[in-house]
Amino acid sequence: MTPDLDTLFQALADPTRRAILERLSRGPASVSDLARPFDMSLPAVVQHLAVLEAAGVVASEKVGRVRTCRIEPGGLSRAEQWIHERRAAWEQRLDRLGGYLAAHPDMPEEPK
Amino acid sequence: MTPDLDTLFQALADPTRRAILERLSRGPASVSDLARPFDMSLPAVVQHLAVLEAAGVVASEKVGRVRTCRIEPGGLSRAEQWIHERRAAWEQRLDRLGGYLAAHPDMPEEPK
DNA sequence: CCTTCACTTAAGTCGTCACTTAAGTATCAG
DNA sequence: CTGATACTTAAGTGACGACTTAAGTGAAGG
Repeated sequence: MTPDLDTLFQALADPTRRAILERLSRGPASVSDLARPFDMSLPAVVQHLAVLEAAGVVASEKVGRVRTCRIEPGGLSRAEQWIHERRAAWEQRLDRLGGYLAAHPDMPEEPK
Repeated sequence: MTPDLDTLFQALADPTRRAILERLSRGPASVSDLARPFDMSLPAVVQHLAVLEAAGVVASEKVGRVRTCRIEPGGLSRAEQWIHERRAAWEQRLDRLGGYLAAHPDMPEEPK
């Protein structure tokens, strides 16, 4: 059940959620620990955590009455990979174009 | 006026917009060219393009009555960089933890 | 037991997002 | 000039997202 890119990018498109990820990348934390820095209610933070879990970037486990959250390693790799592929594709294309223009110095624009 | 990560990730969190980027990574195209493959009205596609422009990942220029859109190189780099930094941070942390556990084989959990 | 603590569930509000249709405004072709 | 083309502007709708408050559940501590 690897989540789709929609869910993944959507999860990253919020500053609170990115801040949570940054906090978690320095080690696991409880829900209240994660909520403390933010100026919002605890349920709100829990909802953000749910989004991050649905996106497959964090995992959590409840022991006693405290839920501990940690990074899900590799959860971001699909996003990273998509971006990398796109960038590779058009950089390669620009390189080809650059070479073409270098070889035919007085062409007006974009070859067919 | 580099756009923030919110805008950038938000722009990527939609399949139509990612499809437009994939199309554009194979070369520039007019608005109608971009709209053709999609089962939605032209104004809708134009709105998606506006989001992509605001996010700094595409640029467009109008000549006569046709607007030609192209990739804005480097527009994705901020997103790519953020993901990369986070991944680096927690992988490094996991490595340290792994080393620690290897050196002290019978520790219960997570060092303080 | 009886609180307190750490969440969890539920419900509701308000704004934003992804569309739509309808009616413009410039080109450009004949 | 006339009409078709290629958008552009405007306005509206329905769903979803980011919160809120209020009330519940279940483990721990005294």
